[in-house]
Amino acid sequence: MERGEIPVASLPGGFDLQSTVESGQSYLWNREDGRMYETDAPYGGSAWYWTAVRTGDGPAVIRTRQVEGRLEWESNVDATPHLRRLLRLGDDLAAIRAATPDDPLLARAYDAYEGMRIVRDPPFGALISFICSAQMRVARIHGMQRELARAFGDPVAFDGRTYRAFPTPERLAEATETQLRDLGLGYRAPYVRDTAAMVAEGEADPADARGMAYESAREYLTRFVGVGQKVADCVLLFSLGFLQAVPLDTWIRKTIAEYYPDCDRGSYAETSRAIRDQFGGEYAGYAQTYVFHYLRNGGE
DNA sequence: TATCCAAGGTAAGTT
DNA sequence: AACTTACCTTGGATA
Repeated sequence: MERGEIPVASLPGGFDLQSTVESGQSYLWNREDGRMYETDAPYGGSAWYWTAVRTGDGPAVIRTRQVEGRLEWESNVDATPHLRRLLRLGDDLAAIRAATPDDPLLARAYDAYEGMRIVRDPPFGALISFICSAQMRVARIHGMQRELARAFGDPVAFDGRTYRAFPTPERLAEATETQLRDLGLGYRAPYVRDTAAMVAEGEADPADARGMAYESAREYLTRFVGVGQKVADCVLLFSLGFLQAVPLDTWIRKTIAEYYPDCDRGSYAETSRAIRDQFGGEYAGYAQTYVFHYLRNGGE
């Protein structure tokens, strides 16, 4: 086993592991104590989390926890570059906040979760996660991804235990609708299966959206079954690095109605542009994510 | 204990 | 293009 640590206290804007991986951005991280997304779970501030990454030599497990200003990790590979990528440790959070409009709601949200960063999930896992997110609670979305990994994920031996990586498109494409429904996916089962088949057969790849202009990229992703504009925005923001994307979910729609009624332009595309401008454009997705997490946890 | 309801929406069918 | 409606499942709220 390899071990190491990354100093994070000195990163501009700081870092907070728990709010980063338990704020509804990623469903591909797990708490070792099994209490991911349980609102009554003890905070502690230093819970161990793990995820699996794909490397040239097959899947590897990365386990990490934050102890004060350090991110400690254990893995079967050198986890440092993976953690920097997955948790966007290179983002200048201070500059991002400085570039966001002076707005009382945004200020309260940023203050409440200082150090929260946008994640950079692997594209396929992000795509499937957010297909599953339709009409679903955060804790259950996470539970579904855990079930998918348990049923169809490749085993990864690490530290005397067997972990399961998130399934490959090929393995998931082999699943039957019934099998997926038995995992509790409901009507999302055929969406997941058909999208996995599209990726497995090379018909399309979510990663291909990376080089496109933002709105073209969003349009491209809607070709996957079960992906509309909202899910596409989530994949763009939480996986493909489009920090200007503002997914219009129920929470942000409520926020628009209450705080920014002028931004409601009827259609998704127009309302999206309006709230993106309201949130400062380039890093509007950061603002959205802070507001989402803040309001969902009872802030107002 | 039984019933109702909403949860980070999308696809398919109408106007 | 904009507007309806159906869709699985389940934990939590309400009666």
